[in-house]
Amino acid sequence: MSFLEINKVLSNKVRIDILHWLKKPEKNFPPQVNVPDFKDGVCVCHIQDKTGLSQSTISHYLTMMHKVNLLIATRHGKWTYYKRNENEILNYINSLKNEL
Amino acid sequence: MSFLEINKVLSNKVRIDILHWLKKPEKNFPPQVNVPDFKDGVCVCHIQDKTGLSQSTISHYLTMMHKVNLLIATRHGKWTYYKRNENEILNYINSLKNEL
DNA sequence: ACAAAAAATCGAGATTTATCGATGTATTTA
DNA sequence: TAAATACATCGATAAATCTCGATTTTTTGT
Repeated sequence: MSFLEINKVLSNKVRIDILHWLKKPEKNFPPQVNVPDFKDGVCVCHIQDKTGLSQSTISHYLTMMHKVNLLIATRHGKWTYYKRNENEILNYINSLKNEL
Repeated sequence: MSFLEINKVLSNKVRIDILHWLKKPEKNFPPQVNVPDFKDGVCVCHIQDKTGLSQSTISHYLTMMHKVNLLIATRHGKWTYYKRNENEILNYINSLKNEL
C-alpha cells in the first residue's frame, strides 16, 4: 500500500479518532453483546454512535481504512467488527522515516 | 503545531516530493548561484522549475509548509531559501506513535 | 419464504483543496 | 529613481473530499 494513500486516509480527524479509540476498545466503547470480547474489534454501529455521523459515512470511512489495510474486518453474523492492523500501522510509521 | 494540521499538509504528493528533494539538495537541484552552498536550502524558483507547477502554487505550498514549521525560510536579497526543519519532522514522526 | 437488522453502496449537494493568472511588495541593478 | 527580478498574496475556477438520505445486499429469526 502506498504511503501517500494511507496518508490521505489519515488526514481526517474522525478517522484518526476512530483509529485512536480502537487502541482501547473496552475503554471507549460499550461492552460487547453478541460476541464475548473485543478480540475482533468493535462493530460499525458502536463506532457510528460515538462519532455522531451517519451510518453511511462511517461505513464508508471504515471501508476506506480497511482498503488501505489500517483496519482488519471480521464478520460475525449481521455485524462487521473492525480492529486495528497493528503491523500495518507500525509499517506506516516506520516508512515515514524514509518518505519524509 | 497540531498533528492533524501537519498531516493535512503532508497529504499531497507534490509537497511530499518537495520535502523529500530537500533531503539532498545537491542531488536534486542545480548548483547555487547567489549563495555559496545549500546551507539555507533551495530557492523558490528552483523548486518551482522542478515541479512544473505555477509560481503562485509553489509559493503557496512552501508558505503552508513553513507555517506548520516543516520548513525553515531564509531570505537572501531577492531570494527566499527553504530548507527542512529536521527537528520538527522528527517530532512529527515520533508523535505518530501516540496519535495513531 | 418473509420481515427485520446491520452494513455496504449509490447519487447528490456542500465544503475544502488545488491550481492558475493577475496584482502587490521587497530588493537589486541600471 | 526607474526597471527588472523574485516572491507573496488575491480572486476565481476546477477537482476532490465530506456527508447525507435512499437503496441494495447480507444475514438472521419467525
